[in-house]
Amino acid sequence: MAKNKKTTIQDLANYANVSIGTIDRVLHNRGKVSHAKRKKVEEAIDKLDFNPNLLARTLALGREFMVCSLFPEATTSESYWSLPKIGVDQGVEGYRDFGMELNAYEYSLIDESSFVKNADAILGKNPSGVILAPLFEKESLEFVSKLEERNIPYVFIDANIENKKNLSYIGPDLKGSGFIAGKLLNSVLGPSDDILIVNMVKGFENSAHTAVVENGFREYFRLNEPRAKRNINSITIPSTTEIEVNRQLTTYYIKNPGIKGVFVSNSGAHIISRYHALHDLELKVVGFDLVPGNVVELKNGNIDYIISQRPVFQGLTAVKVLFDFFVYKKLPHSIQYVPLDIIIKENVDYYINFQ
Amino acid sequence: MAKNKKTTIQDLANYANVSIGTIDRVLHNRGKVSHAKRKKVEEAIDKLDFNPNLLARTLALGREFMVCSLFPEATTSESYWSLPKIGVDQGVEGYRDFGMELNAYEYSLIDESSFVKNADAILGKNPSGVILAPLFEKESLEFVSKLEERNIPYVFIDANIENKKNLSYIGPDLKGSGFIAGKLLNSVLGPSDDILIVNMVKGFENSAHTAVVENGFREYFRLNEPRAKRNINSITIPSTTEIEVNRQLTTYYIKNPGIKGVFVSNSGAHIISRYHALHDLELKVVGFDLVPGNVVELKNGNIDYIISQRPVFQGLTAVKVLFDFFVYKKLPHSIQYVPLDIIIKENVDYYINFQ
DNA sequence: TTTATATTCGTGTGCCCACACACTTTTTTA
DNA sequence: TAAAAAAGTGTGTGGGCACACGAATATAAA
Repeated sequence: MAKNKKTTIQDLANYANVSIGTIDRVLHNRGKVSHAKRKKVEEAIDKLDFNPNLLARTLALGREFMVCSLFPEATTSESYWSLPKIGVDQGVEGYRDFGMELNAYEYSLIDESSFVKNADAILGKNPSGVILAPLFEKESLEFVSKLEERNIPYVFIDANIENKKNLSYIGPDLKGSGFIAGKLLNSVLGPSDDILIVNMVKGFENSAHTAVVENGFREYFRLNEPRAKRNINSITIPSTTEIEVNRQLTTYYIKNPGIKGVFVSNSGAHIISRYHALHDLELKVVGFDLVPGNVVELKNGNIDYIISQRPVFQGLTAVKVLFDFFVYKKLPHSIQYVPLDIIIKENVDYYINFQ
Repeated sequence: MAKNKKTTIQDLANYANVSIGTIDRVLHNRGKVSHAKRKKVEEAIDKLDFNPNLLARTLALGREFMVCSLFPEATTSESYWSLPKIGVDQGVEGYRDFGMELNAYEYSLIDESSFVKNADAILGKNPSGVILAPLFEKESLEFVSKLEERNIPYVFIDANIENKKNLSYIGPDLKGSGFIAGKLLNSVLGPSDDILIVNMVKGFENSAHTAVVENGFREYFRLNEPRAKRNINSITIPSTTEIEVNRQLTTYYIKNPGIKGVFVSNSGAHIISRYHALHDLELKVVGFDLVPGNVVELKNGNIDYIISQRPVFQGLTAVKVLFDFFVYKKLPHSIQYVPLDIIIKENVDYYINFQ
């Protein structure tokens, strides 16, 4: 199929003995066309395997798609949120000549009002579509209901809110990611080694997410080691600063010397593992995300496994989903779980050098 | 950057007070242009941040890129080689309106002459570019030297031949893949469990490749377990039929009861693991590639780890490399190692459902 | 000065599609 | 049966770029 040099509407017109105007009417259900000619044109479309040239169409229509992104701010290039951004930038760049344009907005994780302010700014821009990381659930719900009112399509990225009319969710299966973390940590521990789950929370983001991850983690052990006598504890540290984290860890480890493995439910594993190295503790560590700090610690051997959720790819995919919707009216799967890559010291370089 | 609605050559012409013809001359170093006007145009290009519209250019040029692929034949949709093909098809489909066309050729792994025949057919087509899986080294060398004579760019996929003038190699780091396999198998074995490396060879393809993989595998143990007292043996089975493989395995296992882990250096791990299940052997298995058979066995728990080398992505990337070279004259990295994904029962579904 | 040769620059057309517009033919209404 | 309305169809232009061509000017040779 599609072997013969692609057919144009002119070819169709010749075949059906009509003008390209009539072809256009049939193709776009515009104006009236006599039954006989319509039949003939449809036959031509079928016989000649016509596929409109997207380039010419784009040029002719001169449409523009403005998409806005709303993500947590990437304080440094080291932080996780710079990665989805890279993906979005790359994606939009690839569709630039197709009329796609990006306006990126950021909100602070320690300030809900910054979310609202930026969401309002986006509404003011009246974009064609929105890519949103809905880490503040309540504010996000308000935002998307306004988007729905205005018929602006939106996709969730990295975090999901269920039962909304988003085009798609592109991101990890949170529960699955915890489950896999459980499997990996278990594989490097003895059967009675105690485990600590560390939930570091930067701001006021929805804590339900970490709870789901933790559930997945615990479920692994429930299903696979039901009679294990180990303890699995968890602490929540409302900070990501090294000083504060270290203080709480010290307190905890002194009281709980049986801990042999740590699962860090966000991208801050390197903070924990640096602490271990500093104090000569031989604990196993599993965490998330290939941020630079984690890469270093993985290579050092202070982190055993990192689970990565293809952040760059998430951004790319979100843009593609919007584009396909704009141009082809294609409805994506409503949930697109990204692969959860298992990264170890030995394969980390392949991941870094690629994207 | 690139914020203001994109500039066109007409904008340049207005700014520089010349006709678009002159703009064209400057842009493409055609014809002569007075020094003053050239300067002015260059200034315009810079000031207005001009980037030619790829769509319009493609339409105007009406160029066509015919690329040919030459891969081992995918006997069934189950076999590994159907995957890179899918990637190539997807990639070409995406560039269809840009004038890209594909002619896919296949050769038999048990018949070098089929390679030569298809290679000749490709040369007869005089393609713009070639994507080649050079599993027959000698024949491939002859083929690419002819391509070089004719100035036809080519990329290697999945397997590499070094020091050739290929645009790029897109595929796994073979040694690294063996190394990682070593790490994974070691992680599920006791320190004195013996290991068997199974090299199944379908036809006459270059056996140097499996040797490199095996080297990587052994190197892991050399570096990380230098004083281990385990045996690491390897056998080569010149067949992939279940009957023959089973026969040789039986012979081997009866004589070597200490074997506790098996590393299969190609995509046939499921054949081995089915044998284990059949005979109630609790051996650990590590293999390559997410072919359907391996997926089933991974989920059954008969295979412990699969290392996947993103075959679909390899195909996609190869097409993209050629396209970027044709259109932007962009030279890719000469070696692009794909990420080596570690697949376990718990994350396999995310990989299958995505591509 | 005339003729030949370079140099410099603009116009027009095509690529493929969408769409506004104008035109012709048929049907309906008075 | 003429006039008005509706139905059916073709033409032309625009969108951004490449390129063939021709026009205009300048310079050199005869």
